[in-house]
Amino acid sequence: MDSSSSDDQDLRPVHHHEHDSLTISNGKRVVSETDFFADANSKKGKIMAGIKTEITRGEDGVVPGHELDTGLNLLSGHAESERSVVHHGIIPQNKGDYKRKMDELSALRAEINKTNEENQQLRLMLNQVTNNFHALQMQLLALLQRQKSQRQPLHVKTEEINNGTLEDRKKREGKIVARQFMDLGKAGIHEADDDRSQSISEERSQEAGTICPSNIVESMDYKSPKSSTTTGVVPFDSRRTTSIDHSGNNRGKLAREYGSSQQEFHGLISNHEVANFSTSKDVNDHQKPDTSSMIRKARVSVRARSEAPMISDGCQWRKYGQKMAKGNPCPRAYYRCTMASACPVRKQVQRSAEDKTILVTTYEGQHNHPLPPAAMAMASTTSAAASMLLSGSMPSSDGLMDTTNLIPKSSLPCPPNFATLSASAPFPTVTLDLTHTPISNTFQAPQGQLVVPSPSNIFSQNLASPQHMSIFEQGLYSQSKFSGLQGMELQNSAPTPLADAVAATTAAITADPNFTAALVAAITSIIGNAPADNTGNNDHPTIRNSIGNKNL
DNA sequence: CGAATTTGACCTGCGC
DNA sequence: GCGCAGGTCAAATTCG
Repeated sequence: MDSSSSDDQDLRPVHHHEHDSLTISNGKRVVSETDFFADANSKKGKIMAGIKTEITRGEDGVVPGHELDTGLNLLSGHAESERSVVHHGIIPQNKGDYKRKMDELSALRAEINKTNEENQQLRLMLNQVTNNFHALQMQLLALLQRQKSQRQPLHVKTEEINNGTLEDRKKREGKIVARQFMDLGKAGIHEADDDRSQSISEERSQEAGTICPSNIVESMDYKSPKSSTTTGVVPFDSRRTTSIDHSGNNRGKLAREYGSSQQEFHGLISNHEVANFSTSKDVNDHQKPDTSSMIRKARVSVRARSEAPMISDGCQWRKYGQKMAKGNPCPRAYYRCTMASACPVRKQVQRSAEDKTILVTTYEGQHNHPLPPAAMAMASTTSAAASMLLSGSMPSSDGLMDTTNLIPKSSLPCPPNFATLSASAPFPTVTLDLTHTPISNTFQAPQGQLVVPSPSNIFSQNLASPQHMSIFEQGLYSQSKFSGLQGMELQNSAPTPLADAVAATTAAITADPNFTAALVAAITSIIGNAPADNTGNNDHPTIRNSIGNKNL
Protein backbone atom coordinates (compact mmCIF):
# COMPACT_ATOMS: atom_id res chain seq x y z
CA MET A 1 0.00 0.00 0.00
CA ASP A 2 2.72 2.34 0.94
CA SER A 3 4.73 1.30 -2.01
CA SER A 4 1.92 2.02 -4.36
CA SER A 5 1.46 5.48 -3.05
CA SER A 6 5.17 5.90 -3.14
CA ASP A 7 5.20 4.79 -6.71
CA ASP A 8 2.59 7.31 -7.54
CA GLN A 9 4.78 9.93 -6.11
CA ASP A 10 7.78 8.52 -7.85
CA LEU A 11 6.16 8.45 -11.15
CA ARG A 12 4.83 11.92 -11.09
CA PRO A 13 7.98 13.62 -12.30
CA VAL A 14 8.39 10.96 -14.91
CA HIS A 15 5.06 11.81 -16.27
CA HIS A 16 5.92 15.42 -16.45
CA HIS A 17 9.01 14.64 -18.38
CA GLU A 18 7.21 12.42 -20.78
CA HIS A 19 4.41 14.80 -21.08
CA ASP A 20 6.82 17.49 -22.04
CA SER A 21 8.33 15.26 -24.63
CA LEU A 22 4.98 14.39 -26.02
CA THR A 23 3.93 17.95 -26.17
CA ILE A 24 7.06 18.88 -27.99
CA SER A 25 6.78 16.05 -30.42
CA ASN A 26 3.15 17.05 -30.97
CA GLY A 27 1.70 14.57 -33.33
CA LYS A 28 4.67 12.34 -33.82
CA ARG A 29 3.63 8.81 -33.46
CA VAL A 30 6.28 7.71 -31.09
CA VAL A 31 8.08 9.70 -28.59
CA SER A 32 11.46 10.11 -30.02
CA GLU A 33 14.40 8.86 -28.07
CA THR A 34 15.78 12.33 -27.90
CA ASP A 35 12.55 13.63 -26.50
CA PHE A 36 12.16 10.82 -24.08
CA PHE A 37 15.63 11.33 -22.77
CA ALA A 38 15.40 15.00 -23.24
CA ASP A 39 18.11 15.78 -20.79
CA ALA A 40 20.33 12.91 -21.71
CA ASN A 41 23.00 15.27 -22.87
CA SER A 42 24.27 15.60 -19.39
CA LYS A 43 25.46 12.72 -17.35
CA LYS A 44 22.87 13.49 -14.78
CA GLY A 45 20.16 13.55 -17.34
CA LYS A 46 21.30 10.26 -18.68
CA ILE A 47 20.94 8.71 -15.31
CA MET A 48 17.56 10.21 -14.85
CA ALA A 49 16.47 8.93 -18.18
CA GLY A 50 17.56 5.47 -17.30
CA ILE A 51 15.72 5.55 -14.07
CA LYS A 52 12.65 6.86 -15.72
CA THR A 53 12.58 4.06 -18.16
CA GLU A 54 12.93 1.60 -15.37
CA ILE A 55 9.88 3.06 -13.75
CA THR A 56 7.93 2.79 -16.93
CA ARG A 57 8.85 -0.83 -17.21
CA GLY A 58 7.98 -1.38 -13.63
CA GLU A 59 4.28 -0.94 -14.19
CA ASP A 60 3.77 -4.16 -16.03
CA GLY A 61 7.16 -5.39 -16.92
CA VAL A 62 7.09 -4.42 -20.54
CA VAL A 63 7.88 -1.18 -22.15
CA PRO A 64 7.35 -0.45 -25.75
CA GLY A 65 4.35 0.17 -27.87
CA HIS A 66 1.00 0.28 -26.23
CA GLU A 67 2.50 -0.56 -22.94
CA LEU A 68 4.11 2.79 -23.06
CA ASP A 69 0.75 4.26 -23.65
CA THR A 70 -0.66 2.41 -20.65
CA GLY A 71 2.04 3.68 -18.46
CA LEU A 72 1.38 7.20 -19.45
CA ASN A 73 -2.26 6.91 -18.75
CA LEU A 74 -1.57 5.56 -15.36
CA LEU A 75 0.67 8.40 -14.59
CA SER A 76 -1.02 11.21 -16.28
CA GLY A 77 -2.84 13.95 -14.58
CA HIS A 78 -4.30 14.81 -17.97
CA ALA A 79 -4.97 11.32 -19.03
CA GLU A 80 -7.45 11.93 -21.77
CA SER A 81 -5.50 14.50 -23.67
CA GLU A 82 -2.31 12.55 -23.45
CA ARG A 83 -3.99 9.29 -24.35
CA SER A 84 -5.29 10.85 -27.49
CA VAL A 85 -1.90 12.16 -28.37
CA VAL A 86 -0.19 8.89 -27.83
CA HIS A 87 -2.83 6.81 -29.55
CA HIS A 88 -2.73 9.04 -32.49
CA GLY A 89 0.95 8.51 -32.57
CA ILE A 90 1.02 4.77 -32.22
CA ILE A 91 -1.72 3.56 -34.49
CA PRO A 92 0.08 2.92 -37.74
CA GLN A 93 -1.08 4.57 -40.90
CA ASN A 94 0.47 1.94 -43.14
CA LYS A 95 2.72 -1.05 -43.06
CA GLY A 96 5.93 0.83 -43.67
CA ASP A 97 5.06 3.30 -41.03
CA TYR A 98 4.32 0.48 -38.65
CA LYS A 99 7.66 -1.15 -39.36
CA ARG A 100 9.43 2.09 -38.78
CA LYS A 101 7.67 2.49 -35.50
CA MET A 102 8.56 -1.00 -34.48
CA ASP A 103 12.18 -0.28 -35.26
CA GLU A 104 12.07 2.79 -33.18
CA LEU A 105 10.47 0.89 -30.38
CA SER A 106 13.18 -1.71 -30.59
CA ALA A 107 15.77 0.99 -30.40
CA LEU A 108 13.96 2.47 -27.48
CA ARG A 109 13.85 -0.87 -25.76
CA ALA A 110 17.54 -1.33 -26.32
CA GLU A 111 18.18 2.06 -24.89
CA ILE A 112 16.07 1.23 -21.90
CA ASN A 113 17.97 -1.95 -21.29
CA LYS A 114 21.19 -0.09 -21.63
CA THR A 115 20.20 2.54 -19.18
CA ASN A 116 18.91 -0.07 -16.81
CA GLU A 117 22.25 -1.76 -16.86
CA GLU A 118 23.82 1.58 -16.26
CA ASN A 119 21.52 2.04 -13.33
CA GLN A 120 22.56 -1.26 -11.88
CA GLN A 121 26.19 -0.41 -12.31
CA LEU A 122 25.69 2.93 -10.69
CA ARG A 123 23.96 1.30 -7.81
CA LEU A 124 26.75 -1.15 -7.36
CA MET A 125 29.28 1.58 -7.64
CA LEU A 126 27.45 3.63 -5.10
CA ASN A 127 27.39 0.77 -2.66
CA GLN A 128 31.02 0.05 -3.22
CA VAL A 129 32.09 3.62 -2.77
CA THR A 130 29.95 3.91 0.30
CA ASN A 131 31.53 0.87 1.82
CA ASN A 132 34.97 2.06 0.93
CA PHE A 133 34.24 5.38 2.40
CA HIS A 134 33.05 3.87 5.62
CA ALA A 135 36.20 1.90 5.95
CA LEU A 136 38.28 4.93 5.17
CA GLN A 137 36.46 7.04 7.67
CA MET A 138 37.03 4.44 10.33
CA GLN A 139 40.71 4.49 9.67
CA LEU A 140 40.78 8.25 9.73
CA LEU A 141 38.96 8.32 12.97
CA ALA A 142 41.46 6.04 14.58
CA LEU A 143 44.30 8.16 13.30
CA LEU A 144 42.68 11.34 14.43
CA GLN A 145 42.07 9.99 17.87
CA ARG A 146 45.70 9.07 18.19
CA GLN A 147 46.72 12.45 16.89
CA LYS A 148 44.49 14.25 19.35
CA SER A 149 45.71 12.22 22.23
CA GLN A 150 49.26 13.17 21.36
CA ARG A 151 48.54 16.82 20.80
CA GLN A 152 46.40 17.82 23.76
CA PRO A 153 48.20 18.27 27.05
CA LEU A 154 45.95 18.34 30.04
CA HIS A 155 47.18 21.71 31.27
CA VAL A 156 45.41 23.38 28.42
CA LYS A 157 42.12 22.19 29.76
CA THR A 158 42.96 23.29 33.24
CA GLU A 159 43.96 26.68 32.01
CA GLU A 160 40.79 27.06 30.08
CA ILE A 161 38.72 26.10 33.05
CA ASN A 162 40.48 28.39 35.41
CA ASN A 163 40.39 31.41 33.15
CA GLY A 164 37.47 33.64 32.47
CA THR A 165 34.45 34.67 34.39
CA LEU A 166 32.05 32.37 36.08
CA GLU A 167 29.54 33.00 33.33
CA ASP A 168 32.05 32.07 30.70
CA ARG A 169 32.82 28.93 32.51
CA LYS A 170 29.18 28.03 32.80
CA LYS A 171 28.71 28.53 29.12
CA ARG A 172 31.70 26.44 28.35
CA GLU A 173 30.52 23.75 30.65
CA GLY A 174 27.18 23.63 29.00
CA LYS A 175 28.74 23.22 25.61
CA ILE A 176 31.22 20.73 26.78
CA VAL A 177 28.60 18.66 28.45
CA ALA A 178 26.31 18.76 25.48
CA ARG A 179 29.18 17.93 23.22
CA GLN A 180 29.98 14.89 25.19
CA PHE A 181 26.38 13.79 25.17
CA MET A 182 26.47 13.60 21.47
CA ASP A 183 29.65 11.64 21.57
CA LEU A 184 27.99 9.23 23.88
CA GLY A 185 25.11 8.87 21.58
CA LYS A 186 27.32 8.23 18.68
CA ALA A 187 29.15 5.62 20.56
CA GLY A 188 25.90 3.90 21.19
CA ILE A 189 25.05 3.78 17.59
CA HIS A 190 28.43 2.63 16.58
CA GLU A 191 28.40 -0.18 18.99
CA ALA A 192 25.14 -1.38 17.64
CA ASP A 193 26.13 -0.71 14.13
CA ASP A 194 28.64 -3.26 13.04
CA ASP A 195 31.86 -4.90 13.86
CA ARG A 196 33.94 -2.19 12.37
CA SER A 197 32.42 0.51 14.44
CA GLN A 198 32.70 -1.73 17.42
CA SER A 199 36.36 -2.05 16.87
CA ILE A 200 36.59 1.69 16.65
CA SER A 201 34.79 2.08 19.92
CA GLU A 202 37.16 -0.33 21.47
CA GLU A 203 40.02 1.58 20.01
CA ARG A 204 38.68 4.74 21.47
CA SER A 205 38.33 3.02 24.77
CA GLN A 206 41.90 1.96 24.68
CA GLU A 207 42.95 5.50 24.07
CA ALA A 208 41.13 6.77 27.08
CA GLY A 209 44.30 7.67 28.85
CA THR A 210 44.66 10.92 27.03
CA ILE A 211 41.41 12.22 25.90
CA CYS A 212 39.88 14.79 23.69
CA PRO A 213 39.75 18.20 25.33
CA SER A 214 36.10 18.44 24.64
CA ASN A 215 35.33 15.47 26.74
CA ILE A 216 32.73 15.96 29.39
CA VAL A 217 34.97 14.34 31.90
CA GLU A 218 36.87 17.56 32.19
CA SER A 219 33.76 19.47 32.88
CA MET A 220 32.59 17.01 35.44
CA ASP A 221 35.97 16.86 37.01
CA TYR A 222 36.01 20.54 37.33
CA LYS A 223 32.64 20.72 38.90
CA SER A 224 33.06 17.62 40.90
CA PRO A 225 36.62 16.75 41.63
CA LYS A 226 35.52 13.96 43.88
CA SER A 227 33.41 12.31 41.28
CA SER A 228 33.68 8.64 41.05
CA THR A 229 35.85 7.39 38.31
CA THR A 230 33.91 4.23 37.96
CA THR A 231 31.31 3.57 35.38
CA GLY A 232 27.97 4.97 36.35
CA VAL A 233 24.69 6.12 35.02
CA VAL A 234 25.23 9.01 32.73
CA PRO A 235 22.56 11.66 32.92
CA PHE A 236 21.79 12.06 29.31
CA ASP A 237 19.10 14.42 30.35
CA SER A 238 19.53 15.84 33.77
CA ARG A 239 15.92 16.73 34.04
CA ARG A 240 14.73 13.23 33.52
CA THR A 241 17.39 11.82 35.70
CA THR A 242 16.28 14.09 38.45
CA SER A 243 12.81 12.78 38.01
CA ILE A 244 14.07 9.32 38.60
CA ASP A 245 15.46 10.32 41.89
CA HIS A 246 12.79 12.54 43.24
CA SER A 247 9.57 11.86 41.48
CA GLY A 248 7.07 9.32 42.63
CA ASN A 249 4.20 10.27 40.40
CA ASN A 250 3.23 9.11 37.00
CA ARG A 251 5.88 11.15 35.39
CA GLY A 252 8.36 9.20 37.35
CA LYS A 253 7.17 6.14 35.55
CA LEU A 254 8.37 7.48 32.27
CA ALA A 255 11.44 8.81 33.91
CA ARG A 256 12.24 5.40 35.25
CA GLU A 257 11.58 3.88 31.91
CA TYR A 258 13.63 6.53 30.28
CA GLY A 259 16.31 6.19 32.86
CA SER A 260 16.50 2.49 32.38
CA SER A 261 16.70 3.04 28.71
CA GLN A 262 19.54 5.37 29.32
CA GLN A 263 21.30 2.78 31.33
CA GLU A 264 20.72 0.31 28.63
CA PHE A 265 21.81 2.87 26.17
CA HIS A 266 24.90 3.69 28.06
CA GLY A 267 25.72 0.09 28.25
CA LEU A 268 26.61 0.51 24.64
CA ILE A 269 28.98 3.31 25.31
CA SER A 270 32.61 2.67 25.24
CA ASN A 271 34.30 2.48 28.58
CA HIS A 272 36.36 5.50 27.87
CA GLU A 273 33.40 7.70 27.44
CA VAL A 274 31.56 6.41 30.44
CA ALA A 275 34.55 6.27 32.69
CA ASN A 276 34.93 9.15 35.11
CA PHE A 277 31.27 9.88 34.98
CA SER A 278 29.55 10.29 38.22
CA THR A 279 26.09 8.99 38.85
CA SER A 280 23.20 11.29 38.39
CA LYS A 281 23.05 11.74 42.11
CA ASP A 282 26.68 12.70 42.16
CA VAL A 283 26.10 15.23 39.49
CA ASN A 284 23.18 16.70 41.33
CA ASP A 285 25.16 16.83 44.49
CA HIS A 286 28.06 18.65 43.00
CA GLN A 287 26.48 20.75 40.37
CA LYS A 288 25.00 24.10 41.02
CA PRO A 289 21.41 24.29 39.85
CA ASP A 290 22.16 26.89 37.20
CA THR A 291 24.97 24.77 35.92
CA SER A 292 22.82 21.70 35.56
CA SER A 293 20.37 23.75 33.58
CA MET A 294 23.09 24.23 31.04
CA ILE A 295 23.02 20.58 30.31
CA ARG A 296 20.95 20.42 27.22
CA LYS A 297 20.49 18.11 24.39
CA ALA A 298 21.68 18.89 20.97
CA ARG A 299 19.07 18.63 18.30
CA VAL A 300 19.20 18.22 14.62
CA SER A 301 16.53 19.82 12.57
CA VAL A 302 15.91 18.77 9.01
CA ARG A 303 14.01 21.06 6.72
CA ALA A 304 12.63 19.42 3.63
CA ARG A 305 9.83 20.12 1.27
CA SER A 306 7.17 17.52 1.60
CA GLU A 307 3.44 17.27 1.30
CA ALA A 308 3.46 14.23 3.50
CA PRO A 309 2.75 14.65 7.19
CA MET A 310 6.10 13.11 7.96
CA ILE A 311 9.22 12.41 6.00
CA SER A 312 10.28 8.84 5.70
CA ASP A 313 13.48 8.20 7.56
CA GLY A 314 13.33 4.45 7.86
CA CYS A 315 12.43 4.35 11.51
CA GLN A 316 9.15 3.44 13.12
CA TRP A 317 7.57 6.22 15.09
CA ARG A 318 4.64 6.47 17.38
CA LYS A 319 2.91 9.75 17.90
CA TYR A 320 2.51 10.62 21.53
CA GLY A 321 1.43 14.18 21.46
CA GLN A 322 0.55 17.21 19.48
CA LYS A 323 0.75 20.82 20.44
CA MET A 324 0.16 24.18 18.99
CA ALA A 325 3.43 26.00 19.17
CA LYS A 326 3.58 29.71 19.56
CA GLY A 327 4.13 31.62 16.39
CA ASN A 328 3.11 28.82 14.09
CA PRO A 329 -0.44 28.01 13.04
CA CYS A 330 0.59 24.47 12.23
CA PRO A 331 0.58 22.02 15.11
CA ARG A 332 3.73 20.36 16.25
CA ALA A 333 3.59 16.60 16.47
CA TYR A 334 5.70 14.60 18.86
CA TYR A 335 6.91 11.15 17.96
CA ARG A 336 9.05 8.60 19.69
CA CYS A 337 10.93 5.78 18.12
CA THR A 338 9.21 2.43 18.52
CA MET A 339 11.81 0.25 16.90
CA ALA A 340 13.01 -0.68 20.36
CA SER A 341 10.97 -0.70 23.50
CA ALA A 342 13.08 1.87 25.30
CA CYS A 343 14.61 3.82 22.49
CA PRO A 344 15.07 7.38 23.76
CA VAL A 345 14.91 9.01 20.37
CA ARG A 346 12.16 11.56 19.89
CA LYS A 347 11.32 13.72 17.02
CA GLN A 348 9.13 16.71 16.43
CA VAL A 349 7.45 17.38 13.15
CA GLN A 350 6.06 20.72 12.25
CA ARG A 351 5.43 22.65 9.13
CA SER A 352 7.25 25.87 8.69
CA ALA A 353 5.20 28.91 9.48
CA GLU A 354 6.77 30.80 6.61
CA ASP A 355 6.39 28.10 4.01
CA LYS A 356 3.92 25.35 4.77
CA THR A 357 5.39 23.13 2.12
CA ILE A 358 8.49 22.84 4.26
CA LEU A 359 8.41 20.14 6.83
CA VAL A 360 10.70 20.67 9.78
CA THR A 361 11.68 17.47 11.54
CA THR A 362 13.71 17.80 14.69
CA TYR A 363 15.51 14.77 16.04
CA GLU A 364 16.65 14.38 19.59
CA GLY A 365 18.65 11.60 21.12
CA GLN A 366 20.33 8.56 19.75
CA HIS A 367 18.94 5.18 18.92
CA ASN A 368 19.91 2.40 21.25
CA HIS A 369 19.23 -0.34 18.79
CA PRO A 370 20.41 -1.45 15.39
CA LEU A 371 18.89 0.45 12.55
CA PRO A 372 17.86 -0.67 9.10
CA PRO A 373 19.94 0.80 6.32
CA ALA A 374 17.29 3.29 5.41
CA ALA A 375 17.14 4.52 8.95
CA MET A 376 20.88 4.57 9.28
CA ALA A 377 21.02 7.16 6.59
CA MET A 378 19.06 9.72 8.50
CA ALA A 379 20.33 8.68 11.90
CA SER A 380 23.95 8.96 10.96
CA THR A 381 23.34 12.23 9.22
CA THR A 382 21.63 13.83 12.14
CA SER A 383 24.22 12.45 14.48
CA ALA A 384 27.00 13.80 12.34
CA ALA A 385 25.34 17.17 12.13
CA ALA A 386 24.94 17.31 15.87
CA SER A 387 28.48 16.24 16.28
CA MET A 388 29.61 19.04 14.08
CA LEU A 389 27.52 21.46 16.04
CA LEU A 390 28.95 20.40 19.34
CA SER A 391 32.51 19.80 18.39
CA GLY A 392 32.98 22.16 15.51
CA SER A 393 34.68 24.99 17.33
CA MET A 394 35.43 26.49 20.65
CA PRO A 395 33.12 29.06 22.15
CA SER A 396 33.98 32.63 21.57
CA SER A 397 34.36 35.13 24.31
CA ASP A 398 30.89 36.50 24.01
CA GLY A 399 29.33 33.19 24.71
CA LEU A 400 28.43 32.53 21.14
CA MET A 401 29.74 29.55 19.42
CA ASP A 402 31.65 30.96 16.55
CA THR A 403 31.06 28.55 13.77
CA THR A 404 32.40 30.70 11.06
CA ASN A 405 35.55 28.73 11.10
CA LEU A 406 33.55 25.79 9.90
CA ILE A 407 33.49 27.39 6.57
CA PRO A 408 36.05 29.86 5.42
CA LYS A 409 34.63 33.29 4.93
CA SER A 410 36.12 33.60 1.55
CA SER A 411 34.09 30.70 0.29
CA LEU A 412 30.80 31.78 1.69
CA PRO A 413 28.15 33.36 -0.42
CA CYS A 414 26.59 34.65 2.75
CA PRO A 415 27.31 36.88 5.69
CA PRO A 416 30.29 35.69 7.68
CA ASN A 417 28.26 35.34 10.84
CA PHE A 418 25.51 33.30 9.29
CA ALA A 419 26.30 30.34 11.45
CA THR A 420 26.20 31.08 15.10
CA LEU A 421 24.91 29.20 18.01
CA SER A 422 23.53 31.21 20.85
CA ALA A 423 24.31 29.87 24.26
CA SER A 424 20.91 31.11 25.30
CA ALA A 425 19.08 28.98 22.79
CA PRO A 426 16.85 26.38 24.42
CA PHE A 427 18.80 23.63 22.75
CA PRO A 428 21.81 23.71 20.54
CA THR A 429 20.29 22.97 17.22
CA VAL A 430 21.76 22.15 13.89
CA THR A 431 19.52 22.74 10.93
CA LEU A 432 19.98 20.86 7.73
CA ASP A 433 18.18 22.82 5.11
CA LEU A 434 17.23 20.46 2.31
CA THR A 435 14.66 22.66 0.76
CA HIS A 436 17.12 23.80 -1.85
CA THR A 437 16.10 27.34 -1.58
CA PRO A 438 18.60 29.82 -2.90
CA ILE A 439 21.66 30.13 -0.80
CA SER A 440 20.73 33.52 0.43
CA ASN A 441 17.58 32.11 1.87
CA THR A 442 19.13 28.95 3.09
CA PHE A 443 21.05 30.79 5.68
CA GLN A 444 18.05 32.40 7.16
CA ALA A 445 17.11 30.64 10.30
CA PRO A 446 15.68 31.31 13.69
CA GLN A 447 18.10 32.86 16.05
CA GLY A 448 20.14 30.48 18.03
CA GLN A 449 20.26 27.90 15.33
CA LEU A 450 23.20 26.90 13.34
CA VAL A 451 22.20 26.55 9.76
CA VAL A 452 24.18 24.13 7.76
CA PRO A 453 23.45 24.62 4.13
CA SER A 454 25.87 21.98 3.09
CA PRO A 455 26.62 18.73 4.83
CA SER A 456 30.03 18.90 3.37
CA ASN A 457 30.69 20.89 6.46
CA ILE A 458 29.47 18.04 8.51
CA PHE A 459 31.69 15.67 6.77
CA SER A 460 34.82 17.68 6.87
CA GLN A 461 34.26 18.77 10.41
CA ASN A 462 33.21 15.48 11.73
CA LEU A 463 36.43 13.65 11.35
CA ALA A 464 36.52 12.92 15.00
CA SER A 465 33.35 10.99 14.67
CA PRO A 466 33.41 7.35 13.83
CA GLN A 467 30.05 7.91 12.33
CA HIS A 468 29.62 6.48 8.93
CA MET A 469 29.02 8.93 6.26
CA SER A 470 25.77 7.57 5.07
CA ILE A 471 24.28 7.64 1.66
CA PHE A 472 22.12 10.33 3.07
CA GLU A 473 25.11 12.41 3.93
CA GLN A 474 26.79 11.71 0.69
CA GLY A 475 23.70 12.79 -1.09
CA LEU A 476 23.60 15.89 1.01
CA TYR A 477 27.19 16.44 0.28
CA SER A 478 26.61 16.11 -3.38
CA GLN A 479 23.76 18.53 -3.09
CA SER A 480 26.17 21.12 -1.92
CA LYS A 481 27.76 21.02 -5.29
CA PHE A 482 24.48 22.01 -6.80
CA SER A 483 24.15 24.76 -4.30
CA GLY A 484 27.14 26.56 -5.52
CA LEU A 485 29.34 25.51 -2.66
CA GLN A 486 31.77 23.56 -4.72
CA GLY A 487 35.15 23.18 -3.31
CA MET A 488 34.12 24.24 0.13
CA GLU A 489 35.12 20.96 1.58
CA LEU A 490 38.65 21.52 0.48
CA GLN A 491 38.92 25.05 1.77
CA ASN A 492 37.15 24.04 4.88
CA SER A 493 39.61 21.50 5.99
CA ALA A 494 41.02 21.66 9.42
CA PRO A 495 44.63 22.77 9.38
CA THR A 496 45.96 19.29 9.61
CA PRO A 497 47.42 17.16 6.90
CA LEU A 498 45.04 14.45 7.89
CA ALA A 499 42.04 16.62 7.47
CA ASP A 500 43.38 17.81 4.17
CA ALA A 501 43.71 14.27 3.09
CA VAL A 502 40.15 13.57 4.05
CA ALA A 503 38.91 16.60 2.22
CA ALA A 504 40.86 15.61 -0.82
CA THR A 505 39.46 12.14 -0.61
CA THR A 506 35.99 13.54 -0.33
CA ALA A 507 36.51 15.67 -3.35
CA ALA A 508 37.87 12.76 -5.27
CA ILE A 509 35.01 10.50 -4.35
CA THR A 510 32.46 13.02 -5.38
CA ALA A 511 34.26 14.35 -8.38
CA ASP A 512 32.52 12.01 -10.73
CA PRO A 513 29.28 13.57 -11.96
CA ASN A 514 27.72 10.15 -12.26
CA PHE A 515 28.45 9.47 -8.68
CA THR A 516 27.13 12.80 -7.64
CA ALA A 517 23.92 12.32 -9.51
CA ALA A 518 23.50 8.86 -8.11
CA LEU A 519 23.93 10.24 -4.66
CA VAL A 520 21.36 12.86 -5.32
CA ALA A 521 19.04 10.10 -6.39
CA ALA A 522 19.74 8.21 -3.23
CA ILE A 523 19.19 11.14 -0.97
CA THR A 524 16.14 12.14 -2.84
CA SER A 525 14.67 8.70 -2.52
CA ILE A 526 15.11 8.92 1.22
CA ILE A 527 13.76 12.31 2.02
CA GLY A 528 12.04 13.40 -1.09
CA ASN A 529 8.51 14.58 -1.46
CA ALA A 530 7.25 11.07 -1.43
CA PRO A 531 4.40 10.50 0.94
CA ALA A 532 5.31 8.91 4.19
CA ASP A 533 6.30 5.45 3.34
CA ASN A 534 8.23 3.15 5.51
CA THR A 535 8.46 0.34 3.10
CA GLY A 536 12.18 0.50 2.99
CA ASN A 537 12.33 1.09 -0.70
CA ASN A 538 14.79 3.85 -0.21
CA ASP A 539 17.41 2.03 -2.09
CA HIS A 540 15.49 2.33 -5.24
CA PRO A 541 17.51 4.32 -7.66
CA THR A 542 14.54 6.31 -8.71
CA ILE A 543 14.93 10.02 -8.89
CA ARG A 544 11.78 11.32 -7.38
CA ASN A 545 10.09 14.60 -7.56
CA SER A 546 12.02 15.99 -4.72
CA ILE A 547 13.88 18.78 -3.18
CA GLY A 548 16.75 18.46 -5.49
CA ASN A 549 15.10 18.15 -8.81
CA LYS A 550 14.57 21.75 -9.50
CA ASN A 551 18.23 22.33 -9.03
CA LEU A 552 19.38 19.39 -11.03
C1' DC B 1 -9.27 -6.78 19.77
C1' DG B 2 -4.84 -4.91 19.84
C1' DA B 3 -2.34 -1.09 18.10
C1' DA B 4 -2.11 3.56 16.94
C1' DT B 5 -3.80 8.18 17.30
C1' DT B 6 -6.13 12.04 19.48
C1' DT B 7 -6.57 15.35 22.91
C1' DG B 8 -7.19 17.51 27.32
C1' DA B 9 -4.71 17.62 31.53
C1' DC B 10 -0.61 17.90 33.86
C1' DC B 11 4.33 18.92 34.81
C1' DT B 12 8.43 21.66 34.33
C1' DG B 13 11.32 25.48 33.15
C1' DC B 14 11.68 30.19 32.48
C1' DG B 15 10.79 35.12 32.40
C1' DC B 16 8.64 38.84 34.68
C1' DG C 1 4.46 33.81 42.88
C1' DC C 2 2.28 33.87 38.52
C1' DG C 3 1.62 33.10 33.81
C1' DC C 4 3.22 31.26 29.59
C1' DA C 5 5.09 27.86 26.57
C1' DG C 6 7.07 23.46 25.65
C1' DG C 7 6.83 18.76 26.47
C1' DT C 8 4.63 14.52 28.09
C1' DC C 9 1.05 11.49 29.92
C1' DA C 10 -2.82 8.67 29.59
C1' DA C 11 -7.74 7.93 28.91
C1' DA C 12 -10.70 8.00 25.09
C1' DT C 13 -11.23 7.20 20.47
C1' DT C 14 -10.21 5.44 15.98
C1' DC C 15 -8.24 2.23 12.92
C1' DG C 16 -6.88 -2.10 10.74
